[in-house]
Amino acid sequence: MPKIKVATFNVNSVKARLPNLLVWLKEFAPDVVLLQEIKCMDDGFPRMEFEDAGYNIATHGQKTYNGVAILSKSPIEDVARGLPGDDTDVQARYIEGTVYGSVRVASIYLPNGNPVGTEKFTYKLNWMQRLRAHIKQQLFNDEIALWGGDYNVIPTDGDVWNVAAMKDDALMQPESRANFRAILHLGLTDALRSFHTQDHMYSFWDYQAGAWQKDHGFLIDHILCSPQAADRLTNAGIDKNPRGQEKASDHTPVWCEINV
DNA sequence: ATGCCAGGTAACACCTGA
Repeated sequence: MPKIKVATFNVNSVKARLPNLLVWLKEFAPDVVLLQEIKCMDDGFPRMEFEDAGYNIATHGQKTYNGVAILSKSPIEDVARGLPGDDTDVQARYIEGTVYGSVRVASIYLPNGNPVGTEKFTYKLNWMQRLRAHIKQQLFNDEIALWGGDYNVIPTDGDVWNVAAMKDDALMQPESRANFRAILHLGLTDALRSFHTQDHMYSFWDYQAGAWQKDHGFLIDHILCSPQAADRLTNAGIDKNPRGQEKASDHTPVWCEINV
C-alpha cells in the first residue's frame, strides 16, 4: 500500500519564505502540504514556482493577514474555502480539499486570541466551536480525513517551555484547551501523539529573545485524524530543520504518514 | 514592566503576531 507524507507548516508569508520552502519541499519531499499565514491574495500566490516543484495548488488568500493553502503532488478536488457557521467572518483561515482521490485534508489557521478578555479571545473561542461543529458533520462521511494546521493552542503544560511565562496567554487558557479537547473528543487522533508521548516537543519558537537557541518553544501545530485516517497512520513527527535556517519562519513543520 | 524579531503596508511609522 503506498504511503503519503502530509505536513502542516505555518510559513509566516509564502513570499518571504519562498526560497526556504522550495529547498524544504525538495529535501523533505512531502506529498501534501497544508500552509498557513500565506499573507497574500490568491492572485499573488507564487503558483508557478510550486508547480515547477511538482505540486498542485489550492489557495484561500487574504491581503496582509492570514491566508491558507494546500499543496499536493496529486490533483486537488472538491475544494471548499472558509469555515462554515458565520457569513460575516471575512478572515481566510480554512480550506479543505480531496487529495489522492479519497483523502480529505483541511488547512487550519485558528485565531490567536490575544489578548485574553478582548473580542479577539471571544472570536477564537467562537471559531473553535464552529470548527468542532463542522468536523462533527464531516465525520458522518466516514472519510480518511486530516485537519492540520496552526491551532494556536498549547494542549498541555508539557507542551510549553515555561508555564509561568505563558500563563496569561490565549494559547494556554483553560477555555482554549477545553475547546481543543472537545474537538479531539469527537473521536479524532492527534497524529504526533500516537507515536510520541514525551513532553517538550515544539513546533514554534519566537523570533525574539533567542527563543530558538534556548529552545524556548511550544507546540501549537497539530494534525488531527479521523478514525479512518488514524487506522492508516504509519508515522509522525516534527521536522525541526527548517526552523534553524536563515530567514526561517517562527514555526516548523509537523508531519505524518498514512497508507492510501 | 517592557521590548526583544519579523512581515506587510504604506510611508519614511504602525499594526499584527504568539
